[in-house]
Amino acid sequence: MTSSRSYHHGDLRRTLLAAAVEAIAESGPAALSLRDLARRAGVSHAAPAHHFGDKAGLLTALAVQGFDGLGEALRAAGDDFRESGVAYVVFAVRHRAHFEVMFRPDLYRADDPELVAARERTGELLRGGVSRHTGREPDADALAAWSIAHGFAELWLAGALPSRVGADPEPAARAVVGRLFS
Amino acid sequence: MTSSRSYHHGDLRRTLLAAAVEAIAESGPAALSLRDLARRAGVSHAAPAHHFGDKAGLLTALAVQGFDGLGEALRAAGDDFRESGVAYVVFAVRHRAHFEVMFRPDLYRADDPELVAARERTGELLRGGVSRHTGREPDADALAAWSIAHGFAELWLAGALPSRVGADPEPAARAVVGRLFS
DNA sequence: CACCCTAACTTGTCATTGACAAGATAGCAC
DNA sequence: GTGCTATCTTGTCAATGACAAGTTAGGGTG
Repeated sequence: MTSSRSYHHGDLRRTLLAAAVEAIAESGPAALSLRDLARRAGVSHAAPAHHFGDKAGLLTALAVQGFDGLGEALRAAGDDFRESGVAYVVFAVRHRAHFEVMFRPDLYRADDPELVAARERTGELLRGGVSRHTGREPDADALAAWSIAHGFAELWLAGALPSRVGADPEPAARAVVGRLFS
Repeated sequence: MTSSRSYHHGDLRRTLLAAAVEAIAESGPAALSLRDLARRAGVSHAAPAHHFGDKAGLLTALAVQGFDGLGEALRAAGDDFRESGVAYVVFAVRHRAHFEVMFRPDLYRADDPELVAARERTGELLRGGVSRHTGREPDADALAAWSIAHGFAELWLAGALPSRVGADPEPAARAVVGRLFS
């Protein structure tokens, strides 16, 4: 309910998170301002603090949403680790704001229990997508797969990739991830 | 000279950049404050603006330093693309502050001519190392190599990797990068 | 239906920050 | 020595995050 007349907004928490996604997509997480979010939602400047405590609290909630969403995307991609890698990249590009927050723990409360749980759930999915070398060192195969997908996504979001890579992340990601173990 | 009595600092630009590296290493680029840097350098709160214009200007200078430093590290690593990948990761970890700024173009002026030049120089090095190894068109191979090194570095810096990976990035990076084209 | 009790939101305030303007100082060319 | 100019200072303003204290609404209880 976005009814704008009532004293009680009714769905402010969700509204603020959506506004944050929009604002971050426009100007990056560094430029995010709680007061700007309040203005976008049509509430007073101190309203966000009630729901999230402070800025880090809001970004923590965003990161939780992000890890959950990434987990869903990975589950939908199936078992093949190549498809998982592509899905990882596609998620990062389509949910840029979430992704840009998720891996910047200096922006939020990385030890928040809810966040730790969400991150752990999704981390399990990531590792499961690649065959494991049990017992031995940390699974370098899984790390390599995660790294190549994560790196391509970060480079894409940073605008560091040459323009000839194109505008659609999916085929580009498929080509890059395919280089692994081949 | 860091003589603290004279009106003219003498080497303020370099001093401020060093202070910025220190501050970012402590609390991340988001928490960086020009006034804090001025305090660390023992000058007035407006002194940084003279040398860098604004915060983005300072971070642009930091990014230029970073791309130059990365280029040097890559050159020192030699021709083997695997060693280049390891050097990339080691640079990111040892020069965390520079690296964390370099790939966040929303923090600085990405179209600054000096920065564009430095980024282009280093980008050339990155692509060259891989095409020499595979003989193929550099596109996807180079992207894959860059992605895997970059991704591992980012995950390391974000603290996202499981603790069993260890504390020394070099052997871990070697294991991961070795998964490429094999 | 009346009460109240608590979550949701507001207004008000303060220290900090980035940015800008205007002034002071010192090193350097001549 | 004189003036020029880069360097640095002081002063100020709007915006922000955080906190304190007050206001409103809406649901449970009697």
